[in-house]
Amino acid sequence: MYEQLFSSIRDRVRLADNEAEEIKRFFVPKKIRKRQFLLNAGEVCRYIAFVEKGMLRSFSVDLQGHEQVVSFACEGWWISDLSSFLSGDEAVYNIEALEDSELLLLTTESMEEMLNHIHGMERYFRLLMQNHIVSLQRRLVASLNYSAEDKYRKLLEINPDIISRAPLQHIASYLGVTPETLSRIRKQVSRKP
Amino acid sequence: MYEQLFSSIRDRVRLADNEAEEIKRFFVPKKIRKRQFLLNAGEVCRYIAFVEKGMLRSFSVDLQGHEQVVSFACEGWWISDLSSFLSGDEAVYNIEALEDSELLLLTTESMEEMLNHIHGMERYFRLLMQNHIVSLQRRLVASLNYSAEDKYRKLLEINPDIISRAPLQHIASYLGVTPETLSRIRKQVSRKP
DNA sequence: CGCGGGTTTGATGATGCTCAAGCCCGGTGG
DNA sequence: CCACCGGGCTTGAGCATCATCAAACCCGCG
Repeated sequence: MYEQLFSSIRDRVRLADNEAEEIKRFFVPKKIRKRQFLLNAGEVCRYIAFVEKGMLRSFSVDLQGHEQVVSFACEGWWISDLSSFLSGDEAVYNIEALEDSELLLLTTESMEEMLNHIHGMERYFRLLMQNHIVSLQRRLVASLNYSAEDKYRKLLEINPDIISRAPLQHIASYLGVTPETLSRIRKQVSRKP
Repeated sequence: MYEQLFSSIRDRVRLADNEAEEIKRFFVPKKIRKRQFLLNAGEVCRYIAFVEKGMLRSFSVDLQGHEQVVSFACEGWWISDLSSFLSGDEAVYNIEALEDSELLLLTTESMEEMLNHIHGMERYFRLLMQNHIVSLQRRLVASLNYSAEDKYRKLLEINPDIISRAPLQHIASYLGVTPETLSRIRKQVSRKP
């Protein structure tokens, strides 16, 4: 149940032998079924969730009722409304399971306690934040300068998991195109990879 | 020389009376003239810069030689290649002064020392990071879902400084449109605000 | 005064959206 | 087990937005 988590941590920092065991107690395991919501916009996001198994998406809904997919999370990824989690404000994003999933939840309080107890985790989360900023910036540059097809190819290259597992309409929203356009791009790409 | 900095800090955390003085010593003031570069892609970014006066931009250059403006920074803003600063890797962004500017530079070492000495600054930088992520995410959603004109109007509303002070071509790049398109949008908007 | 970079304007074309219809497939109820 | 939904994906036609290319314009500066 904790394999993915420890492999994510050990990719970034060294853990003492006993620390792995200690870390477990700060997390609350949770199973969630396809289509269930982990977070509704308007609530306060009380935890960040690590995905051990399955897949989720976060998305906002604009004034016209259109969904905008902001991120996906498969095994080994974190997902949350970070702003709401850190500040205690109301969440602007919804989080929904796209598959039956197994999560490890970390509340603000657990996190703080863990950071005090296990020094290496400070570094782990700082690296996560940093990577998050870098990838947001890359996505931003891509979204501003690349064609729809290029963005699709890039996603296919960097994150084939998402493309093979998420429904087309959600991928389209994530890329900022309509489902029709993505359908045509996909045909195009399958002909000439 | 430190007015903007202290007002930025005091907006977010309380400082003890003597702390303001202490903080100063961690920064290195630097003046930089219009068109000078604070950072070249390929170097390591050794500091984050706080803008007391003036204006800068950060931008990347793609394989075809096209510039992509990633951010602007006016008075009261920080600018850096965060990834390079935090990890020590080579910078992918250039930073250039668009006006004669007065900066306060903070190196990695100074920053670490300051965080140890002055507890409130931990919080200050965490809030900065958090705001940075939130604003990147907002910009991303906007860039994926809004028309060029809507993005321009939004920028005009949120950050009129940039629009009045930066050259059109750089604003265009920042918004992900061509200078021609932005010129037409600007005419359009000036007619019907 | 003339040069040159940046901006504006115009004409044309590509990319991607909208609307509409058809298709495919998994789930449900008879 | 089959018929029938119904949601999601595909396909098509027409249209809006924005890019490209080219030329003119403007203005600060040598």
